[in-house]
Amino acid sequence: MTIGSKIRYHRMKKNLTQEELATGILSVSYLSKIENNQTTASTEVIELLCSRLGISLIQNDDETLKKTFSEWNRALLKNDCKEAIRLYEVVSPQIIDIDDVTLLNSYHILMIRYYILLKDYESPRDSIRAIEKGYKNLSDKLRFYFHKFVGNLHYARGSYEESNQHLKDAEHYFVLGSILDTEEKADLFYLKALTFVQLRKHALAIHYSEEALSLYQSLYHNKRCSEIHLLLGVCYRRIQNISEAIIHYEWANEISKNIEYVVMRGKVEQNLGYLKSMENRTEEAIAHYLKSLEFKHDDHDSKLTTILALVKDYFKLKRMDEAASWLQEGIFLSKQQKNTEKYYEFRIYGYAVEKLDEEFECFMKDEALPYFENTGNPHLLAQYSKFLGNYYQEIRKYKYAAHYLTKANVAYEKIIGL
DNA sequence: ACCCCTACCGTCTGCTGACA
DNA sequence: TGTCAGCAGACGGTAGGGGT
Repeated sequence: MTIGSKIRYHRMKKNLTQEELATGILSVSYLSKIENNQTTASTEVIELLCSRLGISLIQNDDETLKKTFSEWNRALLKNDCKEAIRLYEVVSPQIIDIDDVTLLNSYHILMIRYYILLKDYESPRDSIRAIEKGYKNLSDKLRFYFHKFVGNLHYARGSYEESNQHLKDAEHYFVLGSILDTEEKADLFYLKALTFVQLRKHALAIHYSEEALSLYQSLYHNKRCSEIHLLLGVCYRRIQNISEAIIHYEWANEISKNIEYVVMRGKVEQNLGYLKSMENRTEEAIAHYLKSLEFKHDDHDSKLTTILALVKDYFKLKRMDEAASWLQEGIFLSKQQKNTEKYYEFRIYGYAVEKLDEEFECFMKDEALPYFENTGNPHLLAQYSKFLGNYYQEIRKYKYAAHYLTKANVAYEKIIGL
């Protein structure tokens, strides 16, 4: 940005007319010439104008900014929140002085990822709109980053179909943009794997997980390797390949032990518990869940998942005292964390442990199931519609039973994409 | 009416080279 | 070395025109 344009920008920002800015320093006509870059004013005049506008004379160096963007991108790629915030604070004050469209687009694109890191999924809307307007002028490289981050955003919001579409475009522009960075490729494949897991496309999820894993192994990125092993474990478990699932859980466990990745150790134990529970080895499942809790002192949401699993398995074993005790803790914690979904699940098991009666029916019909339906969670809707259907079957109310079992069936069909 | 731009002309200032 | 003319560029003033 030339000094004339900079002066005009700041004058208009301060709502000053040329006359107001010029008075006592120079003539209006001469100011007009300066702003239109038709003349080069003396340093003294420029200093006086800048001082009245309260801005610095220092010109921005686009190359320096480009370098800072690159560092910022790296911090965002590595999920280094502290460094990303520090670099945002370096970059953002300079952004108003940028007139280079590519740099501005880079900034908007990086802002999408920055907001994702801050778990703010609403603010990127404006940046996305701004980029979409000038999409046809974006380079292939910038298109790659745009689609990757928007895919990432949709994933974080739980819109997996949209995420998949953008990640597909990102993969296309990754090739066209000739991007050589291995970590970028690994990150893209990992994101694709995560999305395919959510879409229950397990063959594709396994393919992209393995690609990402081999890239991260070459980068010695152990933390991510353990996360991918866990993901592969989940995929194999879902396609009933239990032995392969266990191999990957063990790898995830081994790596996380070595690098003291406590959160991952909790997740691995949780998944091993789930696996054992599936095989009806309930006692072993409980042992894994209890171990999982040892690693989850601070992660309350994850703790709720484990406590719920414990309640279910104690209930399965008819050990009602233990189930009730964990239930109490689960209800307290879910209320405290304002986790409505888990709260409803605990309430359902509360009735199951105490007594399934008319009050339970009302709670299911009027509160729990409509909530799962409204939040668009087909898994919980299917699971608990079946739960209610089975209950009606037990008490020989077959018409109601048929209604809720059909509801469960519809939800299951939605899950498997029929 | 107000703001801004532009063209044109005049003044001022600093630099350079010629000359006494 | 001092002086002076010539020149370029910075800057000011005015007028006219366009846009809102």
